[in-house]
Amino acid sequence: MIEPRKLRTDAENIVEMLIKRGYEEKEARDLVNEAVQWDQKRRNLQVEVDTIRSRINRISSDIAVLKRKGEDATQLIRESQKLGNNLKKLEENLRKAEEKFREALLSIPNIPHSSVPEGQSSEDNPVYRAWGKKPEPDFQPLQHDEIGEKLGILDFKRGAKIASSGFTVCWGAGALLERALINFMLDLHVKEHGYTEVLPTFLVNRDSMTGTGQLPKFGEDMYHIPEDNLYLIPTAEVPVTNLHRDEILDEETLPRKYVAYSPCFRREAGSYGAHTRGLIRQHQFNKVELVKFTRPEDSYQELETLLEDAEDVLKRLGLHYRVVTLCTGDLGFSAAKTYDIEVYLPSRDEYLEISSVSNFEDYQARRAMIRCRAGRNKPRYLHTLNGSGLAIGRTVVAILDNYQQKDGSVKIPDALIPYMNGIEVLEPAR
RNA sequence: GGAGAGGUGGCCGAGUGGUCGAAGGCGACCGCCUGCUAAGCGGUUUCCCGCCAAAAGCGGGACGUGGGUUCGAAUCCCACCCUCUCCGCCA
Repeated sequence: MIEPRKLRTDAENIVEMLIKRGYEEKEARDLVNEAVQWDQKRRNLQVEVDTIRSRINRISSDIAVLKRKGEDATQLIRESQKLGNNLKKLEENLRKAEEKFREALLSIPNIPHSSVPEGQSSEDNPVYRAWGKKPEPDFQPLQHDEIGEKLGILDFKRGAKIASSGFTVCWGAGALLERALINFMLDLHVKEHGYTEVLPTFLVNRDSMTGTGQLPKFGEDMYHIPEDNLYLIPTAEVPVTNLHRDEILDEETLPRKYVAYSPCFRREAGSYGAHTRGLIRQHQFNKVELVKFTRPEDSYQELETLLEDAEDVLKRLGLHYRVVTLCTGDLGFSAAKTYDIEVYLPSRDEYLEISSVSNFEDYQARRAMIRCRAGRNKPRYLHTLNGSGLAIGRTVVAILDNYQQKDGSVKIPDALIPYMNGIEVLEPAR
């Protein structure tokens, strides 16, 4: 949610921002005008309602005085009743205007940071930096799903049988590999990067989904349990960011850095295609997520270190990757700035997104009412950031793709060996 | 799931229709006092919205949430949510 005051004073800049994000000029203008108008209306109504209320309050206390003295108050009571009649209608209008205003405000995306490059689509995302070199195997590597099936560690057929397509079962060393990656990443972020481990709930309520921005706009992407009105989380970002919903944190305790493992559930309605084979786009996958709560003035510095913390995982796994800065046209709805980390897949000679690291500034904090305070100063909205550190399924994809050998076996990266119960190589099943 | 109790400020806790945003206490903060610490004394201490460029100031709202009754609701009524205790069930 953007700052309401910016709407009043900076409407033209917001329209320009929307255009940079890829909105048609008319669409952008309408969106902003809608919000501005409801804001005006709501403020006018507020003044009216407050004035009447103020009168009624005064009369009420006069009535109290009369009654205590045992005198007659019918005159005042009648007057107050008359005022109250108008009030109901006005209050109803005010409530409506506020709702419309909020709706309009929620449909305006975050303002990109000044350092975000302009562009139309992912084609225009500049490479921020890269690490490692493209491996050059002397054979044609297989794609991860083929290797996974040959090794007997990934079972797509049975995933579909017991659940539905888009679900996968891991067997034996494959299951162990997922677990090893989760533990490796959690340990790294806790012991070396100073994050506090959180094991959140995997179901959350409506307020939480609204707080981080999944609702109301993206409801159809989530699994919902109507009997209890709970949602399966699409990412640990939701429960972890909402930990501090409606709280005011002492600035002394910032930044707060949390790391959480969770499975992630996404309906992925209508997103099947060439790049979704195997583990790449699943209805359920594991992820280790990093979340930060920071003071406003620190958030961009914290974004850089958050990015570095995520990159460190790939470095230790010895996987070549690059970091791209999302351009204005590709930036997510609530983000002010996002870096994607893309890991290299030799089998396709392509880069695959494995982490997305974002600064939301106060956009989520406003929705979720997460604030901070220095000493006795007034509370202010803090900044939230998050990033995958990393997506486990896609890390398995990258390992199978990069570490496979000519004979069909797959080496385990050195950093993972301590977590693999003595397994150093995945051998094909017989 | 059944029965009962209860949800009030950072915390504890009073308050059952009329200056109650809320007594009292604890904590915190600021002064004073004091070799230091503790104690003591005095004061301060919720948040949201609006008017205003902003501050000050003023007005409105919030006692789990949403409705209702009333001139007036923390207090009465209804629904929902949550917590606790006991029973049942169970990893």
